[in-house]
Amino acid sequence: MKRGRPKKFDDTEALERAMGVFWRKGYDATSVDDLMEAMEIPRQSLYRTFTDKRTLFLRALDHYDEIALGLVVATLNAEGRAIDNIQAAFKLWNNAVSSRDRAGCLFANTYAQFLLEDQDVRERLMKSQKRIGTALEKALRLAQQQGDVDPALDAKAISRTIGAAVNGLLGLARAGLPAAHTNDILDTLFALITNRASSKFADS
Amino acid sequence: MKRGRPKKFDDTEALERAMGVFWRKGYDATSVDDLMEAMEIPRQSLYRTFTDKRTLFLRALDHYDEIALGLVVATLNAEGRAIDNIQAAFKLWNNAVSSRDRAGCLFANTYAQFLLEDQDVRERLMKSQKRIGTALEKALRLAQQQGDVDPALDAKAISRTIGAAVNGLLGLARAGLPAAHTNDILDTLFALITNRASSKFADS
DNA sequence: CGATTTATAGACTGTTTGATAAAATAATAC
DNA sequence: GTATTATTTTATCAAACAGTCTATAAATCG
Repeated sequence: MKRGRPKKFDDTEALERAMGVFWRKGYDATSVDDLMEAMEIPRQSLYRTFTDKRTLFLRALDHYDEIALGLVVATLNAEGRAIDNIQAAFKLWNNAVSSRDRAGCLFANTYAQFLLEDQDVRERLMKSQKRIGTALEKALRLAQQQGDVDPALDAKAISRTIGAAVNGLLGLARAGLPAAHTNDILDTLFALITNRASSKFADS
Repeated sequence: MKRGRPKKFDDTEALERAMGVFWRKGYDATSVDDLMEAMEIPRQSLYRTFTDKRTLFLRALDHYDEIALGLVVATLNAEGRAIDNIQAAFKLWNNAVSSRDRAGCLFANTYAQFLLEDQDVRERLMKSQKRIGTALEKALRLAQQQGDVDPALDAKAISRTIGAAVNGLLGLARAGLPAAHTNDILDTLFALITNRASSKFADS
């Protein structure tokens, strides 16, 4: 028994579009007008549904964590040999840095903004970084047990290093680092943990 | 035979202060009022001397390249064993990520901003990244000749990877990554090229 | 139908923004 | 001292900003 005039937009769809704008432009450079245009909803609907710009941004971060990071984590936790899953995750990263729009990663982009003084934002960034790091470390340990990775390697340190490197890579790609460089970097990182032939991450 | 009233501030000093504000807050979040206050010069003097906010930012980038990156490059090119110079550069990076204010790196911070659409900004970012990468690669090759680094390593790929990782590390540190993590990462990166004992980058 | 509830549309508010103009001030040259 | 030149000070501008208010439209319920 619903009442009143039904809204003619989908909340999730609108949130996803808002996320895209923040992703491409960053928080400060995104105006509420930009958001309205991209979300294709009127001003009042935006404020009624998402409270204000900052809250909408926080929800965009959460959604990104769910979708984008969720995909990486799921890939790392997939069935099968752990080393294959890790390689699949590298492939995801390669897609992210070589995609046409080069938007990088919403989280990586947010690290450099003044918004960082915002505790709620900060927490989300650290949480997601930890989430990736933990998943990678777990896969790495499994790969060691499965005999695909040298058990002498420090899984925690290596996963942290890869996390940082991918983070930096996303920023550099955004600024226009050539594909040859990004490939070099991903290959080198992957070689850090295994000796499989390189150039495994070229676009499929 | 100078004429007219002399200005009572030093251009370089003022530029350095402006650089500091951009560094900490980012371009968008920095207002002209912020700049005036930090530079301790009146509005008109700012516009007369530095044209406008964007031009001032470009000059700040150039100055940062000269000072901060110049120090890293000079460290890498110093006399003595190349491996020691590389280690010294790592120490510089460790200082950058563990300093109290955690401002990171002006360039690294700029990668994520919308300002990136600005071709002049983009060029400077790429130029400086290349500058560091080239210096590191050169030092690495020298260290190989001097027998301190495995000659089988791909100097170019490794230096690119370290460049990306340091870039990401600077962003993460800015968001509050604990010192234990940053140390882990720098140690792992350094171990990538040598087997010297780790924990070489703790604050002195 | 009429009352009620919710959504939309657009005008509007009070700040803050980057930037400019004009007046006032201070220092040198002659 | 006066003219000249440059700097500071103060006032001001139009545009953009996030966010609010009011009126209207569309749906459900009794």
